[in-house]
Amino acid sequence: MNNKQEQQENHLQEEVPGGVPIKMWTRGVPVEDAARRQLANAARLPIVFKHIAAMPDVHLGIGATVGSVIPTLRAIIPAAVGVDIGCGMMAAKTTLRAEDLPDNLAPLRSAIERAVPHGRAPGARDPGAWGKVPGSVDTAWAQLEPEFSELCRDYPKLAKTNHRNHLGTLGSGNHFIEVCLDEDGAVWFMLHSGSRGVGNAIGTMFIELAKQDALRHNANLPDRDLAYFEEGARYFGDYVRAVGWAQKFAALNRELMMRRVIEAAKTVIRKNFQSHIEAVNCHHNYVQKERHFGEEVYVTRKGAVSAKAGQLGIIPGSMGARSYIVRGKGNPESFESCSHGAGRVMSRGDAKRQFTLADHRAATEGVECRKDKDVLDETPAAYKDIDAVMAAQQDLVEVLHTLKQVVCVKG
DNA sequence: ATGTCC
Repeated sequence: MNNKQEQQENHLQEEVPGGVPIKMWTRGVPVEDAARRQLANAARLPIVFKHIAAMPDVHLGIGATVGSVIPTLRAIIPAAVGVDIGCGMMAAKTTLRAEDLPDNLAPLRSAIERAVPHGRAPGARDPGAWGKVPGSVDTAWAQLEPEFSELCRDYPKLAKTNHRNHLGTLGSGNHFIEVCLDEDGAVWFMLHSGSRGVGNAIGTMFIELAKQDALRHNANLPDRDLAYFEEGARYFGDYVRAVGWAQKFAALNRELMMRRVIEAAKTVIRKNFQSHIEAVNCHHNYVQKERHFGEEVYVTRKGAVSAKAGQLGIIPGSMGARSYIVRGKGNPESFESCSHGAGRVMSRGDAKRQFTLADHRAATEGVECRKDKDVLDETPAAYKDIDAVMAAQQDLVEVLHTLKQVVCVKG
């Protein structure tokens, strides 16, 4: 990476017997053997086009590897998209400066927590859903409703999911809302969420249908989770419609939350300010039709972000680390993609066993965020070093802004 | 990540 030639050919290539090659942007970052084996499984599918690209945050997932880009010809693997359809990031720059923020950030964090439902349903009362759906959410739902009703005619179980009452809500796990400062002291708001319960139901249902289809047709798959629909087959068109709809839901979900976060901030910050001076809203878990190497292909980015030339993206660090607003370089070899974060180095269970609350408090010093034992699985040390991850993808993106969080709300 | 009726 120290000279021009290496920057142009920054990736490593692995040949897969009986499959397409794997191109890996993982110079200087650890890759588990299990993740390599999983990438090789996908590379052996007959529908994969040209090669598979692995981003520097690559790690083991279900079926397909998180941090991979899988281009397929006239077919889609629903389990590669996964259940958190349209999961992604949104960031908005404001006219606020660091010095405009109050010394005590706890009221700002509380205001955000009150404005956006978050967390997981513990029984009858669901703090992660709307008690009463706000008017702005109702208006947004009206855009989604007609296509959803059509889907429900063919797949009635989708009607029973949380949809309208989860639009504009955060969810749980690694979904979060942050207030950040960039390298010039400008205040940004940033958040991470997806298509919530309804996207999950769509993903789960079609993954199961693909597996059943594969069994019926005796498909010779290296892993049942890599079952795919081919163009023209029974569920292909329905899946394309449903996954596209869930992706729209997810993008709108983030936009609605961002608006409410800004409104909440205006109630506790005295200075008047404007938002969306620069704004990015990007999926990192999705599929869409794109043109690469002269072919129309379905590109599944599972934990990867689109990085076409000039396109803005977001690469978040973990709780205590920096995040990046990046501009794509349109590298065709990565199918114009980059990483979606730092990537885990250990499972959630291992992190909870290995780290203490004292470790976590030290790692998140100066950040107004949760410091209890239930967020130990999200502690920065459970993730790869973000500097190494960024260095490994210099030929995919350039860094425009470096963001450091000062407030973090976890689901 | 989600929801808890296989």
